[in-house]
Amino acid sequence: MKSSEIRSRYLEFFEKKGHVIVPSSSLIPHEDPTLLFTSAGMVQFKKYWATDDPLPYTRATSCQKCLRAGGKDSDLEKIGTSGKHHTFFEMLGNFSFGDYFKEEAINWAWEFVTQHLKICKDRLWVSYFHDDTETLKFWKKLLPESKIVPLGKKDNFWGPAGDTGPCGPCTEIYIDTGEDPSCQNNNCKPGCDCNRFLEFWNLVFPQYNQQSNGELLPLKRRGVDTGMGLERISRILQNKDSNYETDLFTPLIAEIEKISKISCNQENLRSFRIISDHIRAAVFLIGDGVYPDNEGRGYVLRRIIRRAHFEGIRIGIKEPFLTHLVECVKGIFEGIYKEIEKNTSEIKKVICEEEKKFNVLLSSSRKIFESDIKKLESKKIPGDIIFRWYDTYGIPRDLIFELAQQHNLEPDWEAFEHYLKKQKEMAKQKSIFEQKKQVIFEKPLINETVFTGYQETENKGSVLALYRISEKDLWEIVLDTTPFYPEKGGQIGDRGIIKGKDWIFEVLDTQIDMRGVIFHIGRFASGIPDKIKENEQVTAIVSKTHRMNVAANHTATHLLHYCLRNISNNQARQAGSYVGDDRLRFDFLFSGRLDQDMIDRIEAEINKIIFENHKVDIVEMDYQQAIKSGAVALFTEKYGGKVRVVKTGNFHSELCGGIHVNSTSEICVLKILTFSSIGENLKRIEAITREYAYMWFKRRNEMLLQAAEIMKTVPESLLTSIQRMKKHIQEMEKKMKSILEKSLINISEKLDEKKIQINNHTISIFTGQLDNIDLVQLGKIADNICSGKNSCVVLLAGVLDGRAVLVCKVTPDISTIVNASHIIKHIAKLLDGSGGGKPEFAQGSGRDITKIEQVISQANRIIPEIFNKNERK
RNA sequence: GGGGGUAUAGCUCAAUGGGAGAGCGUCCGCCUUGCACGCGGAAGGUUGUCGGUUCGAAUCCGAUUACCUCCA
Repeated sequence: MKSSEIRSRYLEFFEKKGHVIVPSSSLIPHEDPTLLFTSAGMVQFKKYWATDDPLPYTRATSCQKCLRAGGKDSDLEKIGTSGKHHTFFEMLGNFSFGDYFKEEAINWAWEFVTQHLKICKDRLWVSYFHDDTETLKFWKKLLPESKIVPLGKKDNFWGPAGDTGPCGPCTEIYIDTGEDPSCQNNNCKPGCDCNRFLEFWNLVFPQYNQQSNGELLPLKRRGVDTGMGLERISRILQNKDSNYETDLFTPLIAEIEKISKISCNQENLRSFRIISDHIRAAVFLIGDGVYPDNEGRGYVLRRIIRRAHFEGIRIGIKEPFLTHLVECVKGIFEGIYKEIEKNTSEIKKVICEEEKKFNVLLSSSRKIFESDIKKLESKKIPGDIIFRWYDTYGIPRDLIFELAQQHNLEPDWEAFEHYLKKQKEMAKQKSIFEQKKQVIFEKPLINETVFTGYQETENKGSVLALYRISEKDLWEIVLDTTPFYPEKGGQIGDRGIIKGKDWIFEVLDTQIDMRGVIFHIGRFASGIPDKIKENEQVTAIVSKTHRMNVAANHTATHLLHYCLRNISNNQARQAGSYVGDDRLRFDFLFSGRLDQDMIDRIEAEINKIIFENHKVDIVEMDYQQAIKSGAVALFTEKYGGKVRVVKTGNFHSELCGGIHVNSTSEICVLKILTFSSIGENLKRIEAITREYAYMWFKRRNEMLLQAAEIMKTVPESLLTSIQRMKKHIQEMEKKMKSILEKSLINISEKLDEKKIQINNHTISIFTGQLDNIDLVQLGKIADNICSGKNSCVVLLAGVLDGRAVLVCKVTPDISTIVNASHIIKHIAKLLDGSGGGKPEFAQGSGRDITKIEQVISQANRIIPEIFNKNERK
């Protein structure tokens, strides 16, 4: 049976049992910041078990895109060696929220597997949580007790996801794939470590709500959460030995064989598996709006692409090739996931760029490796060096392994692992230590703060918690309701004040945490923190000017995005943005070149829209409706609830949770300050608006006026004046040069020349005092005196800005005998100062200018003395 | 969020605490029928930003911003 048929049969089966077919949610769990990726089918339904709110349905079924890579449930390392793990996979599931429970779930699962998929009952086994006699009872009606295996908490009890929350027993269905020859266990059954029994369907029964003290209370809406990996069930029905031999992978394997021109065999199996697994993950991640980055989700994507690319190199592919597999992935999922079909060209581009970037890293890695191994004293590469390569430069382990082999060197992996472990521990410890917040008081069970800031900038609320960040001398206040917008979506947090009975708190920043609690960070402007009381009624007032500036920059960011897309023929794509009160920054993907002309056009267009004074309206609607109406969305999906759509005039709308102006004219004016390239195909624009733009123009104008005044002209003719002056300076410099040359002859004539004897060498010594000449010039004069001469020492001193300055030059032929640095050190000491330099050239300075004359006139006596002193040592 | 690293001319990078450089590119000139090459010359720098140590900082220290990378 084809995988696509399994997928649709499953959904149809549960639809007939009264379930609503819910489309897969995005791989990015937008509503759950505790999760890096959607790692199971239940992620989008999680909230339904915990809430009292009415639900849109109580039975659901889905085929969910999942990713397990990075974070706590990462399968990344297992890929390749195991034939049953994947980073990206599809999970078929049926769910009950306070509706049916164990009996129906078990019976339906059995019905589907045995009657619809027609898997022979004799090959099936199940396991259950040993305390869960209820489950045992239902299974006993379906298959002999000898094939129902009790297992412990580790295998058959699920959750909670964190320390608290929904959890419950589960039961799993296995298939007997035939005896594993390596298995030594006479009593082999599910739970055995060997490969005989393959678990393919997990039925979880969330029925408890775990409290922080470990107590299990009954869950409000107990229910059912099942998950069956599409890849595994396909493998079973297609009668294959691994998931990679199913129709979900074979087209990919074939395509890789075509590109690499080698066939997949036992030896290179791992590489083929990694590539075919990772390309699927990469395609779906980018399809859901993730871009390669050096942190978070983007970092996981980067690692996936790079690992796959490296395996490609391993099997002899030299050019970026992953990008050519995108079409193949698209073909496998034809008609099922629209986001890949819609974004195919973008996905190809991103993958190709990342491959190229990685190639650059690989070649620089080779250079670092080559230069570092030159310093090695033995065949063994110490662990700290390997760790530095890996940690600092990002040289992949596999590459180190191969390069070492090529150079017949032996890396000390054991020591390397030690360093890696140390880093992991450090990261963990520090992030726990991070909570340096001191709790002054805190009401138990703080929930999501009510945010009123879309409607008003001032409201009353009560104080729920107070924290102190002693390190920075800052405080944090939590209210039950607040108009302060917390930093998110690139927009910085609001500023303002909170007024209590006897105190005023200045809010410098506003942040939000995973729970949705909003923190007002700042310091007390008046009154002492002791006066603040739990539940005290306060007034929270957002700074209107700050808010206005931020709002202007945020709306301006949307306009910039809109204009960029217009001018680039829809090619530019937002990659990141920062919206502050003083400036805005916009990063976007664009492969062409940015030139001044284009920037001018964008700037002009935005200002035109500002001056035309279009209304900015904010409407709430559901996601599908918003997309249909043509709104720009940066993330592909958000299940349920309403989204906020910001409409500018009748030409642009965009999903956004941020704060905006009421009409474009409130932006006043926008000035683009910089545009630059910050990576391959990644560009950045920085701009300012409102008073900051005004101040900028004002300062520019002042500078222009000042410059004109200095040039004794008016701004209009400044350019010609400068050009004339530049020409004039060039001519002057030429003249200066010839005059300087002549005067140098005069200077050297004015200098004292004396002959001294050191170590049987006759040395000419030139001394002189030249005031008000800086060190650079003194050096040049000394150069000129020495040029063409041998056995020559020049010592120049002078007064500059009330200090004595010294320069000493020694010709190379005698610099081993007479060291300029030593001379300066000695002389500078006499002038109550210090100095030094190289044997041929040194400089210094001193405080005592009265002794300059004496030191200079006696140099012919002092210098041989220094030398003799050194000689005696 | 934490660790390591990097930031110098338009680009790629040098410079034991002591006078800011090379290669490529740009501009001008020469050579050549023309192009590529070649030869000669020139322009181009607040050494990311701010502070500290020092007689003296691109270099050392601290802070900050950006990027690279590893861990979470």
